[in-house]
Amino acid sequence: MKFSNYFIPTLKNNPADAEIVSHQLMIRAGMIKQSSAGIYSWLPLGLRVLKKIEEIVRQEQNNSGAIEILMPTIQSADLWVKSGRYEDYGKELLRFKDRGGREMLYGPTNEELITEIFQSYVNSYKDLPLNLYHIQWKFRDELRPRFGVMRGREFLMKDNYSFDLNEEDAKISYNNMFTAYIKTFLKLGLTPISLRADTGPIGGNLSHEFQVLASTGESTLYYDKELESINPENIEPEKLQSYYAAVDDLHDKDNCPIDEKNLKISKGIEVGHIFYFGTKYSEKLNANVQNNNGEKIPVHMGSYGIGVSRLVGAIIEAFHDDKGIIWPIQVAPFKISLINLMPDDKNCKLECDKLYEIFINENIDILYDDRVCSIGKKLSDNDLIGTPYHLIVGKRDLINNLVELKERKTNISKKLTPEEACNFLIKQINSKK
RNA sequence: CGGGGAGUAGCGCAGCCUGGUAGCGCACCUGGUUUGGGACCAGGGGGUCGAAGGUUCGAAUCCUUUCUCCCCGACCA
Repeated sequence: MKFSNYFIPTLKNNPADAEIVSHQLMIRAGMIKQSSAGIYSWLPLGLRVLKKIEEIVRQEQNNSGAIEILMPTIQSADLWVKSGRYEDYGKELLRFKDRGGREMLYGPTNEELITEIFQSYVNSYKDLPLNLYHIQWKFRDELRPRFGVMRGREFLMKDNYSFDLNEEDAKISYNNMFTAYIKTFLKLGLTPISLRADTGPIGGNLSHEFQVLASTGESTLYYDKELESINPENIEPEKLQSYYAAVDDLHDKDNCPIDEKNLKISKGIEVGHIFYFGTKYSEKLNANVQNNNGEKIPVHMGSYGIGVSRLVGAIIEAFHDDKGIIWPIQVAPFKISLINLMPDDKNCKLECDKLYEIFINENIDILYDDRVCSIGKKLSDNDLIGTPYHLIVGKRDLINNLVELKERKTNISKKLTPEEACNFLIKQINSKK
């Protein structure tokens, strides 16, 4: 993509409305624009990142055996009356009427809808287990939205729902999803810490929340330092769940079960939550299946959420410096910024055009900064945007057939020939695909 | 919802106390000079001062009402 043909409205000043660093950077990098409190438009750069995160979440869901569907944002109140949550959910639930006077709502979650879908089609234990997910916008009319997309009223969430014949099977589904969550967050470049959690208004009796480490995180975590280096491929979920981890108000330092030397304290951001809640909804909404004795029994359900739009903010909270965002390569909107310091110079332009073609042919996302503007603005804009690699082409070095390759994360740059730089980048980037 | 703060040009702000018809920096447009870290010079465009009502000869400024946004707290992906 050529910068001059694209739309990345960067800002020099911090907007007065934004308090936390991810919110400030998202606005300054031209990723989002606030529409009203807790509601945002996603501009091209933000949308690219959102889609990348969504895709990683989707892949891991698919790998886990979950099946994608898409349910509507607008729901009829009827089902919520049946489940009892039309009363219970309170003012967070955005309610309105359609032209026929029917009570409608903007879904904050989808247990009722999915249960209805399930009961419409599934009648036999032979069709279990079943695990359906969707990635859809939700709305919760928060008392106080804040922190940009980290705590929006409208937000993109991946939620899925597992259906099993009994509690034992449901726990297998639960643990399967537990592992999928750890894998997902690791794949996003984050460090997940899982904590046993309260079940909250969704209800149920087994629940974990997933926090990712970020120095600017909202909650303080106390946990076994082993959790920072786990590999979900070779560890059982039960074993992983047995490691100590607690948020500050639940941590009792006198009765902590692990040694102080193994205890780590860090800040975290909650990005996922999973629940097993048994037959709470299936009973109320008649989601029954017949077992092998022909008896009708309510299915055991679990629900699992990942805040996809929140993750955009969480990743920035985890990876930034005073110059801007530092994207993990997996979610970077572009892998490379190709920066032409002097677009009016014939040789610079020729070299950049050539390099651009090479990366386009390699199918590598590249942002070609061909704008005619000052050098400082280009370099600082690209730092702000946070592409992992900056390939800087200027008149001075080009005389010696050299370009500068800078790694955003370390700020280390080297002078290489264009060929060397290309080879290095293609190798690096393809190895992380 | 309780407590605090803010709405003046695209962004960041000053002006308000003490009323006299709006200004600064950045951004933007034109021309020129520059060119390895947010350039320089000259010229230029852009605001019914959140909205409504009131006081006054006169309101960004004083009074009333209202809307919006932000921060702290209680709650959440």
